[in-house]
Amino acid sequence: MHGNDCIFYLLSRSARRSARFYKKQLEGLGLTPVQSMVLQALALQDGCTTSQLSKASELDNATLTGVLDRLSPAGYLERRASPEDRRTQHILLTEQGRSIASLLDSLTEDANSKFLSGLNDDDKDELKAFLRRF
Amino acid sequence: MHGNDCIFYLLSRSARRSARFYKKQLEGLGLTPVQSMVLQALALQDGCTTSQLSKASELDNATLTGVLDRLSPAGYLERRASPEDRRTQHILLTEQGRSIASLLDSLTEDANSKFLSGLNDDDKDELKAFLRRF
DNA sequence: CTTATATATTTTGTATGCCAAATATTTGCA
DNA sequence: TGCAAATATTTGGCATACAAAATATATAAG
Repeated sequence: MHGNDCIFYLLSRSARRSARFYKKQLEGLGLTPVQSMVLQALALQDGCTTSQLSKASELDNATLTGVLDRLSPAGYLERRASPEDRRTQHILLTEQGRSIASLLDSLTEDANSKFLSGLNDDDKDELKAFLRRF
Repeated sequence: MHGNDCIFYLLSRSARRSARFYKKQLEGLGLTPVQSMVLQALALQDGCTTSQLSKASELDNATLTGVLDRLSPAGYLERRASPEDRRTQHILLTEQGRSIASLLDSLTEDANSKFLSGLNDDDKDELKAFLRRF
């Protein structure tokens, strides 16, 4: 079985390539692809708990802790203890966080178009449909 | 733009999911998905240089160094200085390395079938064709 | 020949990614 | 009530991933 026929290799390679591409688009913002995704996911459910954000972004809880550890001192979000459940942290975007999330949204839209410019709309939909399944 | 429409998110998520799946299949062998891929790539060009292996596996040179650093003491391969060019290291599979690579080959074939069992052959080909492009 | 440049690899530093263990707190059940 | 089991989060350890710097060697230009 050659690498080019192996789905694990192909997915890992494409993910790395796409992350490199996206990273370039983010240049100057001081944000990584993952940080960008997390901020955008958070913007859709501002104030949610770490676990909820972990599910939404499908990032391991431990991984997310590290991401938040870096976004917080950067001034994009705050952790706030929950009044009802003292195990839980609520994550809230700051003003700056909301602002950058909105910027990231259009930047990401753009980056998507560029990255997939070789595909027509049907193919784009088909590829995405595949990826949602796995 | 929702995460489920973002190609960067979708690719990264699918790659993580597939790596988790493949990792489970490798359980007991003491090898990671990347290590398995590198060993299989190496089996196709035993004795090649680090750079060549880096290109073949599309892994960063620095990343590959670390992978080889772990595979070597495990007894799967050897680094040998090149007689012509003293900058270069040739990577050679040991007997054990060839043996495990062959085992990995069939295991990976199996794992591919399982992971993609929800797709018919045409869809499999189409998905792989997409991924080869990006 | 010698020096500037190019090439091959490793090292360093930062950021995921994930598992397992540790902590803290809540919930369910006897 | 009291305590075992469940839940939320963090921490520690190891393995990618990659950019930039460091190191070593080879090659080319003068």
